Amino acid sequence: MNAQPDLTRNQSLVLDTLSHADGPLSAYTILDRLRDDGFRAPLQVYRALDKLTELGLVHRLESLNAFVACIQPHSHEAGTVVAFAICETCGQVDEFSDEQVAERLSGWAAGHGFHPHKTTIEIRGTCATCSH
Amino acid sequence: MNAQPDLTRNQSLVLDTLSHADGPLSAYTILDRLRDDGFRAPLQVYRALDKLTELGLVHRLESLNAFVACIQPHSHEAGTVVAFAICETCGQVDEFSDEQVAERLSGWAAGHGFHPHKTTIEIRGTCATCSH
DNA sequence: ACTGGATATGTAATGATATTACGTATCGTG
DNA sequence: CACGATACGTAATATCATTACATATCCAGT
Repeated sequence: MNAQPDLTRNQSLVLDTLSHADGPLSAYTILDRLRDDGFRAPLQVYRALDKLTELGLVHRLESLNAFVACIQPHSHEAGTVVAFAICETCGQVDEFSDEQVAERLSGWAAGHGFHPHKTTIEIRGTCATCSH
Repeated sequence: MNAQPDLTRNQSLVLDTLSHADGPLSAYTILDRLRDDGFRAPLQVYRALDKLTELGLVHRLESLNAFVACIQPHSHEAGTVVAFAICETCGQVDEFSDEQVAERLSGWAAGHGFHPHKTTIEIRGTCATCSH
């Protein structure tokens, strides 16, 4: 289902775990879920996550110290800014991107001689469902 | 200099430490700098930071697990969105806010029934000085 | 095929960040 | 001055991430 031709076994296992989860997972949670597949140490998870992040298949949520599978592998073109709405009640995460936000931020950067490498946008709050 | 009338001793010490630092500090770095003032445990720092953050005097940088003094105590009105440009070379942090970015994000939220609680925007990159 | 470099892996130990639990002190207000 | 709210002190523990070192695998160039 999530078979990515050029991923290693470890990377595939981690990506599958994230893809089948219904919310963000911490590295150690991923580790626990992969014990039966031979995972024994955090580094195995972190290394896979590093690669998957680099490939744009996984995002790290900085405010949660957790990881999610990218909804759609829109390769991490420089300048692509993704935002996340994180529900603090149910843990659901909604990924979206907004062209105008990206432009305003890169406009600020250009105006200040700042060269962006990676941009994080995370909105913590309560989702529609949890607000009933 | 940073005398805030209604702050406790611990809170003042932590705020002063952050104000006089030339970049973000981790909680444990703050702890080390306050050993001589009687600080002995992380919790003393974290409690002060919690309060200062609540008062809008300090910001937490999620992508760094570190804290900075707010450039200008613009009390944390709901809806106030602050962004940070973080230089990965020298560690300098630039705080700014952009009305249009705030509007676009709250527009997305409104359109999805999402109720924002706190918004994080952090741009990691290289500052003008470090790009020489 | 053989070699050498780049990449991926296995494992243990350690470092860095943050919270829980529990008890005490201080402050303001009725 | 009794009470609740808030702040503080300390220890233990939980959670997240990296360093160090040894081994294995893949693949291009000869």
